[in-house]
Amino acid sequence: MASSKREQVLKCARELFEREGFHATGVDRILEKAGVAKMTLYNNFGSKDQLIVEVLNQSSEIMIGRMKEHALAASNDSYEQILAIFRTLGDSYQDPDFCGCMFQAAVAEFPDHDSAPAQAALAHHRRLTEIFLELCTKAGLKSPEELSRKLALLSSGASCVARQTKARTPADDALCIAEILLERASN
Amino acid sequence: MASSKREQVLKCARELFEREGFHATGVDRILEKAGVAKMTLYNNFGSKDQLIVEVLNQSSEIMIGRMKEHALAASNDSYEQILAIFRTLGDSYQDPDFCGCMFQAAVAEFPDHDSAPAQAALAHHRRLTEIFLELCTKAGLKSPEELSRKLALLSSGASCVARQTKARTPADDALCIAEILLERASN
DNA sequence: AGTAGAATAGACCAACCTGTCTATTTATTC
DNA sequence: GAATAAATAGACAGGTTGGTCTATTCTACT
Repeated sequence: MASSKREQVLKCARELFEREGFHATGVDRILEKAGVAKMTLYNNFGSKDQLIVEVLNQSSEIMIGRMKEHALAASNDSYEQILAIFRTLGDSYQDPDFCGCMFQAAVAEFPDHDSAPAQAALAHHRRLTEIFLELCTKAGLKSPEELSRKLALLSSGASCVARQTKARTPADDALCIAEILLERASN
Repeated sequence: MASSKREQVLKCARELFEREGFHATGVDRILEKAGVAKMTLYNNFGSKDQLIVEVLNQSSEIMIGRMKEHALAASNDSYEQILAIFRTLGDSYQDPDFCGCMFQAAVAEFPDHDSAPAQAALAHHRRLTEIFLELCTKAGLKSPEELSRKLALLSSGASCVARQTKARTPADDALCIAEILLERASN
């Protein structure tokens, strides 16, 4: 059960960071929520900053995993899989643990581009773009690099605006634009 | 010269908040940069939180003003004015005082939707959308509400991604998508 | 059953934070 | 030149933060 405490801290930290921000969430609140002693955190993660980085990496893994999962579950066709990803965006915004903009939050709170959290956020965005690139290529769409960049922009933008407006519309709008882009790239 | 000190504090605070974040910027650093006594700040703004709100409102005013200015300078045609706004996005990202995502940063650092900074950010996004709505309507484009929402999503998304990737591409991609959307809405 | 490693509670520290207070100096205005 | 207001420096308070340390208890394994 050595790693169970670790996972517990990671999970609670993620929820708190997401809901209240990184700087605003004190170490003590994480401990309290996780029901764990202070030294458990510091023995496992070394510092709050490293904990933040691990939370970001884990969140990225979870999100990317879910995206792939949903895509595969929706269809065998790459073209349709791309659209499926955008369709699930709106649902995920209403998910209680909606962490869509956690990476935007990270760059906002750690504006130094070379800081570990900013780098983790950048890495996530690269992964996101890569997924789209893979699907675009498989689907035989035109200018897949440019197109995947645009799709990543749409999904990032949608989750940002969603966080601002607390609405579902940005997801629908993004889907609509994605459909147009795909259609144009398909012949 | 009563208000000159005020403006000075406002300007320095804006630069620091933008570069280092809201929570990470202590009041003392603002004072030091502005060359101003502590009481000057507290007499003028009451609290750091209120200062933050004023900075956000001022930033919004500046940005919206610049957008309108650029649009008017570029053309008389509303259709072209919309595109002009997107063309200046890329330039503004390279501006040393690029504060594009300051509102995204605000919602990230003050996640409570009812908090004053989050409300200020929401208000900015509404203003942004409204500008597009006005131009879309004037240009006689189809479904102006939906279209303006999408344009606002594109411009917000672009500045978010730009902050993450430190690249110019998101602006170019956003412009490209905007061109497509406008074309489709114009007949 | 005994030993080693993990986890615990909680005191503790130094640094930093926002915000207050005061006594003094600087400008402005009449 | 006197009076009013604004700005100043700087000490101060009270609270919070991230992080360390210690002495104790729990848990697992052989």
